[in-house]
Amino acid sequence: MTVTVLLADDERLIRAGLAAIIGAEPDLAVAGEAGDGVEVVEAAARLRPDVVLMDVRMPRLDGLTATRRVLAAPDPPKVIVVTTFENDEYVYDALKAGASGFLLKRARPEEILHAVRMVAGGDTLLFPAAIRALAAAHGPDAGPGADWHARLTEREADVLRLVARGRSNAEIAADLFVSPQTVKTHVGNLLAKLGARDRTQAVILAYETGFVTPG
Amino acid sequence: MTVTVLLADDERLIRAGLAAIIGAEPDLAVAGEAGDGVEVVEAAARLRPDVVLMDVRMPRLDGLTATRRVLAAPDPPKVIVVTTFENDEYVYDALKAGASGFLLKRARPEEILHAVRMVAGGDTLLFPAAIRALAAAHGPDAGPGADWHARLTEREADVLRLVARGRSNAEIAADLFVSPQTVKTHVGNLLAKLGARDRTQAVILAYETGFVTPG
DNA sequence: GCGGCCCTCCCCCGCGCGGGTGAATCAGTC
DNA sequence: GACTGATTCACCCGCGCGGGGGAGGGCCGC
Repeated sequence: MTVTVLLADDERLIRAGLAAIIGAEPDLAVAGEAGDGVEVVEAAARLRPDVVLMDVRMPRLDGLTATRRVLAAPDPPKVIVVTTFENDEYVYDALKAGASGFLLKRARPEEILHAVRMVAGGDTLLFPAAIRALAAAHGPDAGPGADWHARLTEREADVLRLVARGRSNAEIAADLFVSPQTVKTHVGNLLAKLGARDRTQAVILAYETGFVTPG
Repeated sequence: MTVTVLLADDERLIRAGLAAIIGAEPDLAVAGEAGDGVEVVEAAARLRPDVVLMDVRMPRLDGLTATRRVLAAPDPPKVIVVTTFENDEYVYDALKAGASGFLLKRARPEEILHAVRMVAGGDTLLFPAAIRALAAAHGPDAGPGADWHARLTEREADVLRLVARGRSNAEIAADLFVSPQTVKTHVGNLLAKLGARDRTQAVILAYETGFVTPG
């Protein structure tokens, strides 16, 4: 069975790039394209694709609202939210809107294809593994597919909160009344779950997903 | 001349702590206290203090709006915005509102006293040195006192933007077509200007001040 | 012209961090 | 009772990062 994909992005170049990547695969096909949120809701109802690749930033109707509307229809497609990561809405909100997965615009083509196939197959996934882990740790109301294997534990979330306050491992150890070694273990584990290379990237993810907020 | 200070914070304990610190100084005096934004605007007009220590988070009227209203009066006091740093509004916005300086609630008493005296003396300052540096680098419209000695240079701002995207020094060097050594120099300089201990804290400052934004 | 600032790049050094592996304790589950 | 997962702590190692000091070229203003 061919998996049909609807592309929603206000930039034609992005759509063209995604279309080229997806069109080249024998088991995938581009069902259509949409340039704004209103179009994508209409196109999803008309074309009934298996998967929607949804940009967060779009004219007329943002990707989050569009996701909610698309998923409100009977027998809705899976929605993968595409984010530029440094310039987009909180991913956590998109998760609550019911998105099945995430992609970064700078993701490698194989990652994009993998994401589409996984989501079409019924799995809920994310790129990077980071995001649902954070969203799930953020609250138990993380919506469908909240049982993700890489979810942060309570302690890891504690540590991440302190990391996101600029604390060193030694300081965190003092704060939590545990050994520095324990903190190192937690940090190492949460970095692995988040797919982050170092604590700096973990902090960025924490802000980008709304795990911690500036305001 | 005694410098009179108006304290604005919705938590009595915070006000009491500040009052104790300030009241103990012979050259400073507490002019009054306010528990919300409306009160502080009224109290500033009535008591005509030299300096207002303004919490960002307050009922009825937030600290930013209150700052604007206080400064709109004739011959206004200096306003120092007090922030908890991990739970407050963008400092950059407060700068635009005309604040003369910043304090962290967890600042040491000497820092608080120093800030009050400096601001009362006409200087514009911040704690940590970080914040105006960032705000000034953010745009040339940084309001009064924008000529701060620790302002980030253009190149340092470039580097910080990439640091705040999770890039390593080597990656930043590749992005900017310079040697890794040069990046190290810039990173070291901007850390010093920001008063940050490491790149993680620099990223946090970048988010907290609105130098980079998640949304 | 000369001082000052910015950008560029070099050296050395120490340490905190991240990766790998292993393990003990305790909770809840099957 | 066995099993899984969370939390705690230990050792090792390598490397990236941050701190120090120094240096040259370019641009601008006094």
